[in-house]
Amino acid sequence: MNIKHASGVTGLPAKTIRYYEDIGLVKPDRADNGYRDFSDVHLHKLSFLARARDLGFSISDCRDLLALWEDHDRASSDVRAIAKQHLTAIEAKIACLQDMRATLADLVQTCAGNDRPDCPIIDRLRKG
Amino acid sequence: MNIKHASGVTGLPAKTIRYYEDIGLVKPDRADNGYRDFSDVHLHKLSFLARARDLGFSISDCRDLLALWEDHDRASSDVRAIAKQHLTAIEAKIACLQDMRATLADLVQTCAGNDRPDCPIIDRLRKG
DNA sequence: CTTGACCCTCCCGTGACGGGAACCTTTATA
DNA sequence: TATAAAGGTTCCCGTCACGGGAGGGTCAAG
Repeated sequence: MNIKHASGVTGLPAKTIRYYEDIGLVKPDRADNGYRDFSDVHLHKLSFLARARDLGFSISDCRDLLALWEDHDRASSDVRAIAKQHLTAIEAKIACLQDMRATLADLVQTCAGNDRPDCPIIDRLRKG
Repeated sequence: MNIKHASGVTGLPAKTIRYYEDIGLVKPDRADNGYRDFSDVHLHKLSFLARARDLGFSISDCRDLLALWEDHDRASSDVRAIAKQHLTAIEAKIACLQDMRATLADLVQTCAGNDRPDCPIIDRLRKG
């Protein structure tokens, strides 16, 4: 199965699939003409990666998760540790963004948004 | 005032200040020895940038906000438009992260996290 | 036989800096 | 006064996860 087909099945752009090969996440076979040839196992891996990336796992996380996926004897606690760490990071990001949102929403609401030059948003950025 | 001092006053790393000069956000004077020389106006600009970046505005946004800051006749609606757009983007990010958090939290809670190999997290990534 | 749709590799660009090399200037100390 | 430390400078590479495009080979259809 060539890369276009693999792209269609997994939803990943061909560029991304090549990149994943570059960094060693998947190792498709090669046909005589040099074209990549993806087996079902490769497609499963790529789909796995697509879903993990969609959940915001970093490439580094994905590499670890893939290894755990392939190790049928690993403890579920190993997987859970990665997920939990990622969850914590996400929650920190959310908290940070919510802070920014609160401040910005306040500024946007306070600003008249008219033709006059006086603007609380600029004032805030000027004076801290 | 040299770059170290400017860094101390604004809280920005020296590297960042040099970068801001590179991309044309600030244009400090130069002393005879080639050292950058920051005036009070430069420091105000840098502090302005630090606060805007802290609120998550992109460099491109910052460039626009700086221009509006320097234009005392601009309408407050111009500033408000940028802030509102940024606010919308932040809210979209928060929504996306909250989705991820919900899914991950569910998976983490479902996973026993023990020595056994069965793991709902991996299952979910495997099967979508 | 040509056309168009694939495929390949390789290199540059993104955003917003950080690290470090190689080198110069100022300041503090022995 | 010699020297060492601490500052400054430019320049280049690395980050993260790819995307865009050049330049060129391959394959299936009309």
